[in-house]
Amino acid sequence: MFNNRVKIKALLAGDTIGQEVTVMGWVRTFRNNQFIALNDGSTNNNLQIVVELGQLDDATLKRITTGASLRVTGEVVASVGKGQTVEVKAKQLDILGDSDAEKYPLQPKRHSPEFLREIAHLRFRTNTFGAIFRVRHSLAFAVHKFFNEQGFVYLHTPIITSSDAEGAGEMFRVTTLPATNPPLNDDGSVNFKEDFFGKSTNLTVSGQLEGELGAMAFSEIYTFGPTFRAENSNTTRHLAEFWMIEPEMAFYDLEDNMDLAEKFIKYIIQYAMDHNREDLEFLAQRLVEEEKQLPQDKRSELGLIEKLEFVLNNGFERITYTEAIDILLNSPAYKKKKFQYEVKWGIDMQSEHERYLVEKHFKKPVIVTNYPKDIKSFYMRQNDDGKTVAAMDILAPGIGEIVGGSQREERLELLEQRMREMHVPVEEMSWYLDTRRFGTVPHAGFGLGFERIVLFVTGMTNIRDVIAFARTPKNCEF
RNA sequence: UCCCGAAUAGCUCAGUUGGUUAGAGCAUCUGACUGUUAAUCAGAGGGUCACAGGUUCAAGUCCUGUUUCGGGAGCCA
Repeated sequence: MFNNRVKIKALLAGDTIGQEVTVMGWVRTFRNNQFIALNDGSTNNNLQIVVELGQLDDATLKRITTGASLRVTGEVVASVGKGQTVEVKAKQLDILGDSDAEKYPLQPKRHSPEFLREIAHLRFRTNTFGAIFRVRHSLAFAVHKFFNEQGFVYLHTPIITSSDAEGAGEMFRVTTLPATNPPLNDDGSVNFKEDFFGKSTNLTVSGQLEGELGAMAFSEIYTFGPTFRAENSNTTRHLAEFWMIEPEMAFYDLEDNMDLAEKFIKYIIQYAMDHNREDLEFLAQRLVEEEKQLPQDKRSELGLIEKLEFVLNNGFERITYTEAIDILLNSPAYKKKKFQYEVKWGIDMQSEHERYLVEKHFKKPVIVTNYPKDIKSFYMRQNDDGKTVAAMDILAPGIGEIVGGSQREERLELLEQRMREMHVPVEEMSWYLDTRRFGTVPHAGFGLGFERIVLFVTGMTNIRDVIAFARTPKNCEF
């Protein structure tokens, strides 16, 4: 019988003095052969277990090591020492699992994120990662809560797909054909007719196209699932496997799309602020400590909590691509030739340009709209100017692009024409085009990289630290 | 994939112009102490200096290649 235990978070939050409780968790430190800091993952706050001198034999005391798991029953009492208000006087203490102190890699001290990445299977047991993953959970939960409250249908779009029409990046092939000597066609190419699905298949790079099909029936849907990109990206903000949220809404134009995205982002941040205050404060403190090593001008201007409050209390800046280029062209940075890449209408803005807009010029999230059609995907709605499409990107300080979306091209002829221009196979996409053939409507949607919003909310700087087990080029441990 | 940097004890790091037996703090182990807060005090153990070549009387240190990691860029969410 284990579920009669009380979670440490609940114990510390409630008025439990005088009660006899059973707690279970893992030892963080054992001081003085008397004081156990016990953590069960419900909160970063450890529960102090007090063992009377002489209460346990030496052999048992030696087994209470960092990382060992315990079941403790005892009375909750007001703490005599400073540093905690209550503690549990152990009456019965069982070691559920030993932890060899010579081999257990976590010590009661600060570890580098690089080292912890190598032991990702144990890093949940640290304060930093405990906080990160509780915040991540809350954000994920808030995603569903938000869309549910808005009347959206959660649509599970397929993980395995056969279309690579979106062109969102390199794909991982899915196959059951043998790696050596696969069946070949006469011309020497692989014969995918022999493959499991009878055709070449891949892991999804986006659920958008299928999402649009759902929106054409339910009005508003969203997807929230794993997404795969086989790009050889080695950065702090890319993963080969990441989680993406993709709402798709019928009867929405670009303006409605932006309003929803902004409202959505604020909602999930607010949810984390309301439900993970302690964890966010811990992460804020962690950020301050980390930035102490940086020169003054490289440090964040706002603390983590202040940054999140600022985002909640201020509207995102909304500018067109054309205005963005003008701002860049008139910027001191441009005049002093600080930009490495050329700035002119028609360019795909580089990181340095986006960072300037977001971090130097506006100092807040910025939504850039109406990009040149030549740098955007075929499905984006063409504007009347003949040059731009109804796209929107939301750029966040420190992260860059956090949302990419658009109003979709609902006019069949214009869509087909654009597909031909961009060499998207019209025939294969017939199922997609049916939405435009049968009751087409203005609609819009966006994709939000979940790990990127987790980065933003936790103040972490490497995306590998906000997903449990990161998949990146040359790395698929655990 | 490109540019820059790094790799020395379990962790974080020092190691001088190439020169005896490669050091420190923390962790671990042993002992002491016992209301501690990353407990403290004393002692001990712990190293293929990433890997493979090369230069040299002599390489942790210099050179070449490889691998991995970190930061930046590209691709993007």
